[in-house]
Amino acid sequence: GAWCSHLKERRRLSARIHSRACCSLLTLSPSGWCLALRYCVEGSPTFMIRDELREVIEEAVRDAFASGALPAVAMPDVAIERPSSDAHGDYACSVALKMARAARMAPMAIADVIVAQAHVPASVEALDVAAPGFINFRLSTDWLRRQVDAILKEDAAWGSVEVGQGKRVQVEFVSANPTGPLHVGTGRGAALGDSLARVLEKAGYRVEREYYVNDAGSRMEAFNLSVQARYRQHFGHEAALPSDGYPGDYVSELAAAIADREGDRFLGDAGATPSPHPLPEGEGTPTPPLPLGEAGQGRGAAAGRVRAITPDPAEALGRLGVQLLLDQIREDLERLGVRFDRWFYEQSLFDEGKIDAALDLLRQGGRVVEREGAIWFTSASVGEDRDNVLVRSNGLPTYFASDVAYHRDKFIERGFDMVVDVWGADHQGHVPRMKAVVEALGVDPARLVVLLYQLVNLVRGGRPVPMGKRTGEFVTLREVLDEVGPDPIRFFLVGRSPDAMMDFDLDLAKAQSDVNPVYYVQYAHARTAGILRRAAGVDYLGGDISRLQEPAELAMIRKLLMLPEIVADAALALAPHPLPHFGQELATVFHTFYDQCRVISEDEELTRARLKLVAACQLTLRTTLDLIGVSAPESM
RNA sequence: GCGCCGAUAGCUCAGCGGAUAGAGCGCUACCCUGCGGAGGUAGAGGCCGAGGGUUCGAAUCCCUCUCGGCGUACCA
Repeated sequence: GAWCSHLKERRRLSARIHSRACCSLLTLSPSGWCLALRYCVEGSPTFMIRDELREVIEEAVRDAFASGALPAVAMPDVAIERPSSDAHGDYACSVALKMARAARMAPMAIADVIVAQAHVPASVEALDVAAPGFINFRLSTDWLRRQVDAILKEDAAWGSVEVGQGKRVQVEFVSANPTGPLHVGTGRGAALGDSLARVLEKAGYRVEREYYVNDAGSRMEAFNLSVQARYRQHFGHEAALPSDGYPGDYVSELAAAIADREGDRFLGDAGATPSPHPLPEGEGTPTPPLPLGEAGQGRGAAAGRVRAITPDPAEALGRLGVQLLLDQIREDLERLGVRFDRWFYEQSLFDEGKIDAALDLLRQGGRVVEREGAIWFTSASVGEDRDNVLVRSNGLPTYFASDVAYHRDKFIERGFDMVVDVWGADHQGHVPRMKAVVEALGVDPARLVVLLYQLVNLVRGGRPVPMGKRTGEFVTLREVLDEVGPDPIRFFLVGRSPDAMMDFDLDLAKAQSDVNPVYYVQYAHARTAGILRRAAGVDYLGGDISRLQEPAELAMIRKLLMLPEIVADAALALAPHPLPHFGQELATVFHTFYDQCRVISEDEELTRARLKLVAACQLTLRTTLDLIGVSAPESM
């Protein structure tokens, strides 16, 4: 259960984000892999007022300790928060309440001392103490106004923070078996993984997105035989689908497509169990183009060579089917705005001897045992429920063995500082043994973070839609893309906490599409674009920001300034789901401003000032939508 | 059985130790002589699943329970 508590721990920590110290992944709780983070903005080009305020308070407390104004107790966690009501100012701090007990002083008195000691920066207009002991900050309007210029100056870098310190992180997600089309559940993993990757990039990590293609193993066998059966049926032969095969219509379609392209040369002589039948050189070896033109990766020439030695029509047909499916999958993901840097083929682990390399490494560590004809990883010795099979008694490595080799490759060969695996919650049982085995490989298990998302129930008109590749009955992601469109899907999927199971009601999603929050946010962006279009030719960059004084204008600046905080929090918590909420808040603030403040007017100076503000808002909206993976239209 | 996740407005969900619990949809009443009304303003609507505990302070942390979802393979 440790991985989960560490997610909670992350969330807790992210709630109190602080400056200084480098981002570091610490470990360890007694039970396993609790993970602690700190991060650094010192010397960063990106400045966060929240961090400065924290420094101010910490310094004041330290000074009070030194001068004896406060009894020298342990420095509590100094969290700078956004108060729920803006009557309490822009930021609030509750240190005084937290240290009251240890200091044996009344919280109000402590707060008074801190405020008296504090070196108040120019950005802060007022520092008050409020019952029962809060310290409230109110930002200076002058400073706020200047932030409009600062935002515009940052331009594309606006919102960036230095959490990642250039560390290399791999986000592996989707990784759906290439035995059928994507469905909405995998769409959730896609949206989550990609938005997380975008957030991490914005937060200063070097990110690689990877799709792990499970093109080996027993599921693949069943798929190969299924394609073969449909292929034979296509040519009028008798053929039965294997009992654990894939009955979906799409398999027949794949078989037909292959038949159209390749003819009947994979029929072979025999029926259910085709005899080895060498295929003509250069033709029988299916070597379809690798995804995204990535050469030398995954199953390439090496895989082809192996296949030529033991030609097997079912396998050859399966390979072709997999390629066709991967093309579809790639297209669907592309429509969702998801693109991978690399498609990693499980088969390549076998072809390149990486399974053996991983097993050897485990053996060297004395973590492997042979029993009952099988090879086991001795995970029970480190608190796991039981040992786990790596190689079955029939000699075939398990999925677990592949994953061990895969993670050895990620950490040891490719050297990622951190790896995030995004898995569906049905893989939860796989997490502890992966953590254990990564450690057995000599890698700090804190560098592996597994993010689980709860499954999606597809609902139509309030009734559940049965799903499952093996039953052959499901609604594909593509159908939903056609029906609802990518933007609402992503906005919806990204916006929910991964921990919460969700119902995706197709009828509702479609019916609500014209009042969907995503359009509310996009409309705000289109409005900014409309205004700036209309003001084309006005050089507003020289506008005088001191003309901004309406409450709606200042409220908007305050909201814009939250972007880096949201990015930092999301990166630390590895949770992008606050972004759509923030987008809505931004849109609301803008729409209110729009209603109350006419931008383009006879007052040229005021017009220029407000155009600046609109441009800063547009930049913030666009950045937020982009992090979610949703388009920012110029018009709607 | 054991483990993990969830339970907050009529619905879909945020909030996860702080001050009066929020948003969207739906509902009610207002605002179109100006930059796009896919908009704005105001309102009704909550024992934050139940019960204990910790704390100055709990929707938030701990324990017990209830109800859902998932997992518990020589499947992947």
